[in-house]
Amino acid sequence: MPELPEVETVRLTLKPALGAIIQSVWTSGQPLRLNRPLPVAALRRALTGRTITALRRIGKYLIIDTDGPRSLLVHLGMTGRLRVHKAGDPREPHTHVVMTTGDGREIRYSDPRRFGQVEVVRRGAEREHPSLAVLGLDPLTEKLDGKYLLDRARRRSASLKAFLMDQSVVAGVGNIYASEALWRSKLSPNSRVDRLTGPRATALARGVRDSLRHALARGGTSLRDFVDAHGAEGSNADYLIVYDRAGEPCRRCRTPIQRSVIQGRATYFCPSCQIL
DNA sequence: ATCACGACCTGGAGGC
DNA sequence: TGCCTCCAGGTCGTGA
Repeated sequence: MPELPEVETVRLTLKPALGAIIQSVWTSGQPLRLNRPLPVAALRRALTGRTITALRRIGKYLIIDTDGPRSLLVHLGMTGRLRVHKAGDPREPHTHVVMTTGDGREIRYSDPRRFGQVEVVRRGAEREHPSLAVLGLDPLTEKLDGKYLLDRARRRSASLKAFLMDQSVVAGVGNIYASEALWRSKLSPNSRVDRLTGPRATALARGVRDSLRHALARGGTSLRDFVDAHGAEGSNADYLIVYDRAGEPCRRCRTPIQRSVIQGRATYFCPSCQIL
């Protein structure tokens, strides 16, 4: 579900939680990704009695800082939600972490498929965490340009689509925005990265930045599960150009959009104007 | 090292 | 109605 624009939307809408003091931490006891149990003791130790001081994002990871030495690291996987509720609100199914704050609210993490991740990291040393250590450039907070992409494309033979979704290249692009960015840059998802040229790489960098920025401006893409920290859906699904639009006319040339599968993932593109 | 694939898990949609 | 199959925004482990 959540790619960079959705995670950033959660970060922005979670801001009312800044300054809240965490009084207690509850967990469901169910494991998340890779069958890893939630680190209950570490969560309680790191969070109980602490004030939330900052909300950060790196790629698709959220970092919730406290006035203590440790931070909460959250990845939403496919179906994860991080929301602020009133303490009395009914819990939605598959709630796995609840942080009760001093003002009568709760910050809840729910995740039906349990592909997400909730961990404790030492503030300042986040990048040493294996999940974050491998991440490439974040296109919202760092300068993504053609030169960077061209450099990272050297001696590789993967498809452009796989290249864009590789989190060690660009952190935050997922299956929706890979298709969208490739359409914007008029490049074929099947094209090999070693065929990138300077101008094509520049177009691709711009396509990535633009597709992410537009989606963020609309509060993210809600296809089925995504909501922000207040429970509101984003409106970007209505503005997707190719994703999930097989058979509809290409906005540039009216050719029907095609669906194919690359590395097991649905891929949408215009077979006529994305030829390079 | 790089790449493609299947596995992980639940729920919703569509076919019969 | 029920049962079946397929599909879903991510990441990781495996084997070529």
